[in-house]
Amino acid sequence: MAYWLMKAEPDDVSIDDLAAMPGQTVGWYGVRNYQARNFMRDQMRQGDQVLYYHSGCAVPGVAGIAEVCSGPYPDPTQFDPAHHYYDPKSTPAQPRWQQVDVRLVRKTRFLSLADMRAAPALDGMLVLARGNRLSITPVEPSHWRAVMALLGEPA
DNA sequence: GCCAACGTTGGC
DNA sequence: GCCAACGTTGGC
Repeated sequence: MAYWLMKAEPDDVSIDDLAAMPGQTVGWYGVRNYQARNFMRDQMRQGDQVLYYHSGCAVPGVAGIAEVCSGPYPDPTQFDPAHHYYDPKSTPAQPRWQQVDVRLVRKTRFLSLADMRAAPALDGMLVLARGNRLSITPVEPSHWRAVMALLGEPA
């Protein structure tokens, strides 16, 4: 069982939006970066634990805990010409972009990016690295435990 | 809205 | 295969 951090824009799917969805589950559509896609396609397993991170907003940070609840399958938005995430180079026969389903485990207290940067236990965490733009990053078990401690969640 | 950082594209 | 130009991300 592995740990991940996944960035969502709260204007799109916030932690509260996720909580309101059927089954509290969302398909992780819209990834258009090969490295992030490869994590979902090749490395994620059902049951992997996820830090649900709000980005592209006034106060970015971890908003909850989720888990991977499907294997990889084609992102449907890549085939829809009307969709923002349409990719004309992708076909249903040879889909380029994959997604997994992610289910809410629980909403937590909010741990801001600033608080994460201020926590020595999180030194070296990939999401904090300079210039990091990856929307999905693996999380070291020690960093996961440190985040749980900062959130006041049982490890 | 700005801009640093990074990924992708495409000419050569 | 190099690398300049361009587009995107994402914090501030």
